[in-house]
Amino acid sequence: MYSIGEFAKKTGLTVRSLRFYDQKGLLNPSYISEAGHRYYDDRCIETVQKIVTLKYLDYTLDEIEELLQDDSQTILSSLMFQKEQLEKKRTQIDRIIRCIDTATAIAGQSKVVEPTLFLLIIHSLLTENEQKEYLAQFLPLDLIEKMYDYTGENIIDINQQYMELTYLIKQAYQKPIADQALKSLIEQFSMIIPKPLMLEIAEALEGKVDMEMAELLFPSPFTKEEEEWFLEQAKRLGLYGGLDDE
Amino acid sequence: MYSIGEFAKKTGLTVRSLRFYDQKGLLNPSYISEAGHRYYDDRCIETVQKIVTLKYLDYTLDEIEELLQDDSQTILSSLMFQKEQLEKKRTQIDRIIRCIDTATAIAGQSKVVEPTLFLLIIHSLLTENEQKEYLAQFLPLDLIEKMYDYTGENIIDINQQYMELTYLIKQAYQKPIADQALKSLIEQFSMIIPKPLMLEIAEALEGKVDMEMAELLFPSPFTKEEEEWFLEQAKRLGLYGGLDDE
DNA sequence: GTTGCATCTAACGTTACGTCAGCTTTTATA
DNA sequence: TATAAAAGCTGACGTAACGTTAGATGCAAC
Repeated sequence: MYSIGEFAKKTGLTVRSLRFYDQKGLLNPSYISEAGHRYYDDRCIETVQKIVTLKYLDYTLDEIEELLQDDSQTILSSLMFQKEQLEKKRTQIDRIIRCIDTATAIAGQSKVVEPTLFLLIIHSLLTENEQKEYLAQFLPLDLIEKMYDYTGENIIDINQQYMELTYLIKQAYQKPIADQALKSLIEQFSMIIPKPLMLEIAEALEGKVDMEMAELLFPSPFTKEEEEWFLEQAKRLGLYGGLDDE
Repeated sequence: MYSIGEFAKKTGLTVRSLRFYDQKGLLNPSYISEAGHRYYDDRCIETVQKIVTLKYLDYTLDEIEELLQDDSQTILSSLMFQKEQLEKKRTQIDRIIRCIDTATAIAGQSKVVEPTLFLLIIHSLLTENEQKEYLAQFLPLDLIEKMYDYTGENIIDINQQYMELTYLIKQAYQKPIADQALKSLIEQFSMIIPKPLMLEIAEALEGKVDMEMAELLFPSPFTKEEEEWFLEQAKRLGLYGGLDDE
């Protein structure tokens, strides 16, 4: 018979955990003294080992409680399910890591890294799937593939240019610059995505889009005022570039 | 200006979350009416996007709160750190998944799958690293490698035999069987790890080991009584097999 | 007998909200 | 314009698995 402290040492659990498991009915001590002290024997160790193992496999205590009573068949099928859950988690983590890699690559190539802009880019990297799904309502699938193949291959360059030009244009909004320089910026901005591809997209998009959703999935780096100003300047300088999406 | 409900729809967050962020000081509405109603404007959307993005990258709200005020340099280095954390998580998940695969392979080959035994095996699969570290205190490294190379290559067979024999021996403890059969079981049990390797280990282990720790890392599938009985029977039948570890 | 350590229960804190309950304000309709 | 419905508000509890006090008691040693 071990007191709770001894048993904790023996099993590697904390006293608090043991009390918690007792309260939950997951592992009851084999004897409780009149004063309410808990005493455990060797048979409890087996249960502890099961609990620890299942915890390691990422089961919750509730799930463990059920599994402790079940037969091997249940455990086996439960393991398969658990594996699926873990694989989903891993896939998710992989996506985030890849995104971080791309983002740091973009940042590494850029002269200016403005946090807000940078996060916006990360956001668009992360929501690629949702973007595609949304666009699938309006655009033919092969065009979507074409778009994302292009942006995917040139993702670092595109985003580096996008970040830098956006930054400079925002600066120009604050402190006006020479027309010639502004014109160049706007031209470069509208050329990030090559014209032919851009035209094809614009043509396909002639129907209406759900602006609510679009604003969520493709947030603009500009404020309303900046955007208005931008269009105005583009018109004034004899330019017109589509700039609503991507 | 949007009411909290409108803003929630626009951003995809819940009303509750917005109130929570307000309370936390993460995102305050741009205007609060006398009645206490919250109103948001377009500039808030930018902050929401940052929050959502960082949440997606697995930051806590506290961390996000700090990052919202920091510059790009902080965000970049924080991203590297975040990546490391995620990689650790992924490594952990990978280990568990591999373990589940091995475990199901073992179970698939076995006639009997007793849950307790099965979990014990999973436990030993999961704690391989700790086991090695512990053994390194007593055994030369090359011997440890030799051991785990052997058990690693034959892991499915070994564990399947281990599980089956342990099960049968436990049965024999409950309902005595013929001496001949028992002798065979014990012999097979002691031969799961080949004799020469076993002898080498036993020789190297002649010094003392920390039993407390050993019991935690290499829990026996047998109760004390069963173990005593087992040794007794082995002696009686003219056998002696080391069986303390693995 | 008392000191000191172990143990007990009860309770709050943690994360990021979901979900009431009960009340007030705003909005839409008759 | 009166009223009802919808939306908003605060405050509180619940979640998972304990960590961490606080204050009271038990037990063993000197």
